Amino acid sequence: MKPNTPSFPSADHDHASCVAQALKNAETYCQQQGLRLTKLRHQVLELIWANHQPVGAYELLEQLTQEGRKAAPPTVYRALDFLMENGLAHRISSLNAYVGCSHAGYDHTAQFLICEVCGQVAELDDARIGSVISKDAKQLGFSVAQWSLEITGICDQCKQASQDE
Amino acid sequence: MKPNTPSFPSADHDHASCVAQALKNAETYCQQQGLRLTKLRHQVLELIWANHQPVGAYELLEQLTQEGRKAAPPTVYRALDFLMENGLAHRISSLNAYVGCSHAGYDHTAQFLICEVCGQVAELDDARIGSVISKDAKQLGFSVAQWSLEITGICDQCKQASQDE
DNA sequence: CCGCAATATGTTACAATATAACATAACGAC
DNA sequence: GTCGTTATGTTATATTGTAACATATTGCGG
Repeated sequence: MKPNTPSFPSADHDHASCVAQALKNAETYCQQQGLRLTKLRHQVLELIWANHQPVGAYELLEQLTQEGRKAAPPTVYRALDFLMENGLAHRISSLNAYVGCSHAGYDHTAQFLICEVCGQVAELDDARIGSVISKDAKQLGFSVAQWSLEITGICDQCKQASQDE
Repeated sequence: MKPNTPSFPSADHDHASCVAQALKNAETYCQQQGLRLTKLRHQVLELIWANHQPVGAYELLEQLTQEGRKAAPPTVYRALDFLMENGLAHRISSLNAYVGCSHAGYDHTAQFLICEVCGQVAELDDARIGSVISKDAKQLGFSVAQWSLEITGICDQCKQASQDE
């Protein structure tokens, strides 16, 4: 599975098929890896993608409940833990929120562009960053386990929208 | 003010003078900028440095109280807000914790190496990372406001200590 | 020096996020 | 089918962070 070209979802993109694609990828990946993508986990992953922007655990909880599932905080957090452990979702810690991973199964760590106007997120996958980090770490004798980069700002669409006013 | 060479504080470094130096820098900087480094803010900054590793807001609260100050959560959070707005401290959002900034007044954003064994943190200041980010952002038409990079792993000292066992 | 406006702090209450601990249910290898 | 393992349900609570309003302190113009 190759990484997508990073981009913010355009306002008129095909939401439904893009969610469906992500779920399909996840299903395939879990099957290959012998991971149990249970109904609950599948449901949570679907909600994450359907929101199509970082979504809080308690929002997910509410949405789960609305779909008729009996759920409490641990229900959601455990599903999120599974998804994150297996690279199907990421936590954006500056927002206390979660997003679907655009390239599950593909080796990488998290790099996000976060638009502070529309709240949407694009996931980058720039190898140069990892390479710089490796060099810096090596110099200090530091062994890197994982890392995350969260970039806040304004996306192109929102910039143009504000110019049209 | 130039950035320090990034490093983890060695076990036997001169704690007291290193805290004193950081406070002195902050005092000078605030005076120059006409910022009010009040007693409370000074006290919080001192505690942050004295801990010498990421420290939670409620830990700071407890330490403040032990020092005889009447304090509630907003007391601490407001002081932290001031310190962060003015580049004297950073929040490490993956830890919900705060650290003193090693190069206050020097233009930069936050880059941390976090040792998951000893809990200590080194602040990097690698211009190459910012430059890569700028390029990526430009390609997507994204305007960067700020960013943070949090790298987790094991520092040199802890690695060597574990080998000595 | 006084009084006023702006800024900072105190205080109470509560919101938002996350986890512990233990019970029950579902799964899957044998 | 049985049994050990893994997943989910359930209750309670811990941790982190803010809202809103009262009081105190600061610095400045007069």
